[in-house]
Amino acid sequence: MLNKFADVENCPIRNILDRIGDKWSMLILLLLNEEQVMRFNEIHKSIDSISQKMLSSTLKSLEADDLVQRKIYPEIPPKVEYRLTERGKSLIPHLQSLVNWASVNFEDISNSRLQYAK
Amino acid sequence: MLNKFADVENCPIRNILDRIGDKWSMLILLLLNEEQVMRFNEIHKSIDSISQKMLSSTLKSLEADDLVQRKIYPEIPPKVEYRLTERGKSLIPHLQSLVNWASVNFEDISNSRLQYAK
DNA sequence: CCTTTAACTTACTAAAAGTTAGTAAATATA
DNA sequence: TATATTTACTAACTTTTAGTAAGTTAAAGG
Repeated sequence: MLNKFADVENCPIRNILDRIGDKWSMLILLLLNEEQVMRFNEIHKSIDSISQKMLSSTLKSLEADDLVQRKIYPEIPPKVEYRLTERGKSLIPHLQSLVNWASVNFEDISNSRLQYAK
Repeated sequence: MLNKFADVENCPIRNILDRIGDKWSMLILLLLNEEQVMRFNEIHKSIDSISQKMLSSTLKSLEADDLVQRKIYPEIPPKVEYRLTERGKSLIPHLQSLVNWASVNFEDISNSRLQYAK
């Protein structure tokens, strides 16, 4: 009955969650929401634990989903600006609702984990 | 500035998202929300693409976070019931808000991906 | 005493994700 | 002349995650 939810190809939830739920996408979306416009290296400095490769490939997949817009200036050295699209902005409140839940419950969940480990 | 968000240990969002965002947790939480109480094999039948191993380990981690409660009946053959805890229930609306966004935007995002691939 | 059943667990394999280091390209500056 | 700048891409490698298949447990029924 819920089998279709487990089918990555055709399930909206799985499909979107595979994107949002990866290691960096949500972080980048929230960061772009705060900063409005950022260049590659600015993002890299803000999230210094991300590698160039992962930042580059995450931005690319966010661009493919039209959640992030990429604006290239034909200069050398390269200049590329990233910002949220309207679709990207429409996702933000849902992410923030999750973030909020996470913040509120973080300590209790940490305690539960410690308790469980015993 | 947002570096702390990238630190898995201490960041509430990363910490929770690492759990929710895995391959099966969200699906199981939503399923349990619909069905209220389920046994191991019932969940397994509902999500037939999950392996026993993944179901078992996902349920265990949801239990560790006290999102799911596990009730063991000391019988042979074994009987174990799973249901959402209050904390688990409190997460559901946030997940559903994401699910809803995903459903609404699924087709457009699929189209964007196709467009981008060209 | 052998099979059945539910809920796992373990050992192994495969696939996905992430890391690190190196490369490119035009110009401005030391 | 050499070097830094900026945004990537690529290749080689390591780590993490997921999946498969077989084994475990323990009581009851035939």
